[in-house]
Amino acid sequence: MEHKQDDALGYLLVQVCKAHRNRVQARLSEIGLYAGQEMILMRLCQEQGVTQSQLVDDLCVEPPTVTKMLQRMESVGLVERRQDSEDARVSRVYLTPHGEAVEVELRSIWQELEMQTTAGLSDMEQALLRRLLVQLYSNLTD
Amino acid sequence: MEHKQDDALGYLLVQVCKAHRNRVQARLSEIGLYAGQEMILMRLCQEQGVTQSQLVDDLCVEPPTVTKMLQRMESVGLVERRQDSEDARVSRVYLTPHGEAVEVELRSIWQELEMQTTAGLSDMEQALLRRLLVQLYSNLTD
DNA sequence: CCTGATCACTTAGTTGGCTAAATAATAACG
DNA sequence: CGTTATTATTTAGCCAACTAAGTGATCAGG
Repeated sequence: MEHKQDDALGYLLVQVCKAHRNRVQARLSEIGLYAGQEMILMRLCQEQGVTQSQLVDDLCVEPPTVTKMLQRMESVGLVERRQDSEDARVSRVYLTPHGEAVEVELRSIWQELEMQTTAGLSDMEQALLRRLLVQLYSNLTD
Repeated sequence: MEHKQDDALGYLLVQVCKAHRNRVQARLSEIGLYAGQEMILMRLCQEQGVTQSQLVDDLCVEPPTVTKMLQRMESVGLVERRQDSEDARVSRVYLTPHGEAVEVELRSIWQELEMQTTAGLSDMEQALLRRLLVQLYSNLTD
């Protein structure tokens, strides 16, 4: 990647993200997932029966995005949606046995990606990078 | 944003990028652009008559992505494509007067976004962040 | 009660991004 | 010179993400 003095940080951020997403996509295709779906699986692994609204908040995406992703993931048997018994508006999401199996594979892939991403960075540098990224996130969401 | 001890850097990176993209998208819509198109306009401002292959390399995306983006941008009169006179395979891309006008507005918006993104970071921290992101990019593309 | 506001989600339609495969033109090689 | 390989771009089809608008269920006020 070329770097001019006036290269914006925003520009660099976009490029790093594209590269990261491409790597993630390549590895996820091995287990039949698409980029983005891993977030839902990991979230469901933490806690079953999450509502779609909670997924919207956690993934920082809009409701239609979650709706369509879940429809596709349900059609391939990764997750299951059941209506809440108390409030007919909310639908809760659960991992199927197949979804759980895929999540196990996902876990090791994600760990490998993490190691690849942070290669050559000391623990201190990683902590520093994390702190700076948190600052950026705060700047961009407040 | 919540932070558990074991939060992966990759996860944080994805969240920061989503937030950044959302901010960019919101501002670009003011001037009738979609997220991603700003990269093409800025590149064309540097140099007119760039080939699509060069855009593919510079933007780190695949050829079909550039093709479709240019088709849309051409249909709204932002850019113009002309066949190269020596090699009939290559098409060169130029800014239209309208595209140039939009680029001027884009420039100030982009600058504002940059300031917003890096708010609260010292020059040293910005340089450090840049260095760390370059390292990540290198890790993810080699 | 019942009517309007709010909330959870879905549908329709757009774009950016991808892969796989097709087209067309140039380059390379026997 | 003709045949093959390579290169530049496009087409078709998929998914993630968005906005705008719609449907249903719940909640709140009169």
